[in-house]
Amino acid sequence: MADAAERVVAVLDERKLDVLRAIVEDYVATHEPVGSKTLVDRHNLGVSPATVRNDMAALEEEGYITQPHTSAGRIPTDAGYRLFVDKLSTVKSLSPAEKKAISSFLVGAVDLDDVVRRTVRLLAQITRQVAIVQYPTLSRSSVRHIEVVTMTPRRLLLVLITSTGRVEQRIVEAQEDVDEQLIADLRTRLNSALTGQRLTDAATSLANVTDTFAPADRNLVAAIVASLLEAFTVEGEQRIAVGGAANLTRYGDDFERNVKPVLEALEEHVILLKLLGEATSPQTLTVRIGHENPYEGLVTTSVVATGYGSKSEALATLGIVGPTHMDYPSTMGAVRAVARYVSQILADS
Amino acid sequence: MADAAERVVAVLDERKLDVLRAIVEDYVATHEPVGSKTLVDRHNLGVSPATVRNDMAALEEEGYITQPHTSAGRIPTDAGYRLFVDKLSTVKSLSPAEKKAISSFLVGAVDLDDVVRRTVRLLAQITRQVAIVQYPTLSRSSVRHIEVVTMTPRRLLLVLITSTGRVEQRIVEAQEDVDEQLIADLRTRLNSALTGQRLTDAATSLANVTDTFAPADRNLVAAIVASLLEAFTVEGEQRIAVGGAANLTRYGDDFERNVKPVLEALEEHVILLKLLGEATSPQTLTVRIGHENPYEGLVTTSVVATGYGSKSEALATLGIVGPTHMDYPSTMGAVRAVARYVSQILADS
DNA sequence: GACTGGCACTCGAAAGTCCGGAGTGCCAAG
DNA sequence: CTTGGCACTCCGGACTTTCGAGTGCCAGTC
Repeated sequence: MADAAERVVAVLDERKLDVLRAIVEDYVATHEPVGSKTLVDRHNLGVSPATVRNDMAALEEEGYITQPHTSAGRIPTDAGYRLFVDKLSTVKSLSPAEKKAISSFLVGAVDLDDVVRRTVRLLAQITRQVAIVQYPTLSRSSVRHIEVVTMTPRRLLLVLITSTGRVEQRIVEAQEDVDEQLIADLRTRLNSALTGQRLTDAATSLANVTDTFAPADRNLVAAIVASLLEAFTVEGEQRIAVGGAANLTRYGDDFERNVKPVLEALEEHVILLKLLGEATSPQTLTVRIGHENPYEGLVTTSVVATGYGSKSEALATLGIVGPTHMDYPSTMGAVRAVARYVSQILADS
Repeated sequence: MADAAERVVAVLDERKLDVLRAIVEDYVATHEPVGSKTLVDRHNLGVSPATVRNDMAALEEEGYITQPHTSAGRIPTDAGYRLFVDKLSTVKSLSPAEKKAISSFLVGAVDLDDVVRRTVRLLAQITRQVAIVQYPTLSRSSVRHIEVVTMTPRRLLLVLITSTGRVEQRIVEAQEDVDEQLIADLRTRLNSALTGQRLTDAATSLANVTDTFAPADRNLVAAIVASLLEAFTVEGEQRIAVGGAANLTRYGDDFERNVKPVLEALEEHVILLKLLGEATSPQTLTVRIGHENPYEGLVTTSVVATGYGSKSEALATLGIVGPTHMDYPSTMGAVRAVARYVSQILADS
């Protein structure tokens, strides 16, 4: 990585990088191929168009920009954006107005779900992109409370409340009518055995609980335990909230290529989880540009993501999806700011 | 209503209605204006194009069809679709394959949320439209259990479990550290006072509970009660699940007019609730065509909705949103079938 | 050697033109 | 009332033309 960067600097001098930066900024602003003339007009590069043309030729040679067709301006390639994000830009901090919007947006959230929903909305609004927020993962949280409720004589509802305020529910069907006394007993034992444990550890503790019951009741208890186990495992359910899909309409007109795949991906939460990737610390932003995405449909799309949660370890990931020709500095700033703010909110819990 | 229908029959004879039906069916299939010649070719109307032309002129006069421009075929107006839906079509029942898909789709749902999510997916899949499912409303369900959990010494989590299996959560901040004993006490009293009551009635019962506590504790109890009350009220949160947005890509190419407003509406759950309208019985389908929608952006869009829940009273509403030129008989059949099936699933609870 | 002005060339986008055909309305005859 | 005939309309597609932004290259200058 540092190696490649060195090579870049070796091959492309400072001014060529300036030119690339200018091209990216211009193209992001106008969405139109940018030519040498307009470039020197808009940015004061202090050289003539001819010189810029030479630089452009070099940049194209290196694969950072390309021409849609002969006799048209240049547009950045994915590699060009990559270089821009890595070396040529600094994350832009938010305007006071945006900061204010963030801090006022989340007040009055009634529960964790509400926090997540509001966050999605907020993120979509200030980035003007499609926002994705993963619900805090279970694995790192601990058991706060377990409730067992009889819905009908044969149907039980398990409710698991975690330290992060997340609530998981499971329905369990019994083979025969269940005894209320047994349920009360089970509720007590489960809570005393598991409360305060991390979900990962709780799984092992669960096994012991079963053994303390009379053989006659084992069947039912086993079913309940199995269901709880499922609720404990992270795989079971990685929930995700999505918002701002209407921003897709600003993608441009190549509907079939740009919009459809994104909409399809948004329905597939498994894909979204892959897109967001591993939760990083809120300090580190992950940017995936075009073909770097682990999903073929999104070659015209970039993802900006980061983790949120406590300082030391990330609880989950949030981010945005947008066209590769997005305004990276601003978007990255917004994503980072929102992640930090949500982390703070959750830390207060 | 019956009056208007009478008038229609009076003014337009049987064959003209046949022509209208043919036009609608053709236009839905091809999405292209349909002319007299193609009409007699495709449907065997037994008359000449010239005759059909006369009928078309009459239909246009009455406002059921229109010409995009002179020397083009006709397309149905909203009124035309209305007449078609009301008088000229019968709801189509599903193919065996689709029926099978429905019944297999919902097996293995782990909780109410899961049922709703799966339903949305299913509905979107078989109608190939955007599906909307409202979570069962609280008002008609009753209190199954109330749990009070201390998250931190000053932060409480209330969990309300209803008879429909829905779980509501609320976070309450206390002014000072709360006493565990008080919480336990409160938990017991709340449950004994409210369990089994309908949410609407429970609200009144709540008031009495407060009075049974020592004045010193009233502050906290009042805060909790207020939060519960909020959870009881229907207004508080009408949740909605949406799916199949990718189907919007089949809307045609007039992006700005057809797709954007729909995407925007999908983000606004308040609007969606209005679109779905009052929950009807699963027997009754509500169809809103174009301008009949209570939302200006959706003039090119129709909504097909119905209630689901027990036979006697609907719990909530589900439906689809699609272009006005949709296949109404099939769509209506699908919506009805899914609503019935979900009702059945929930009735087993 | 790097930069610049000049110049011929390319090629897409927009505008203009043309034409065929689907569709219409109207009318007179069956 | 229905129908065949007929003149008319007008959209859509194909084709052509024009315009201009942009390029690459080269020779000259600092």
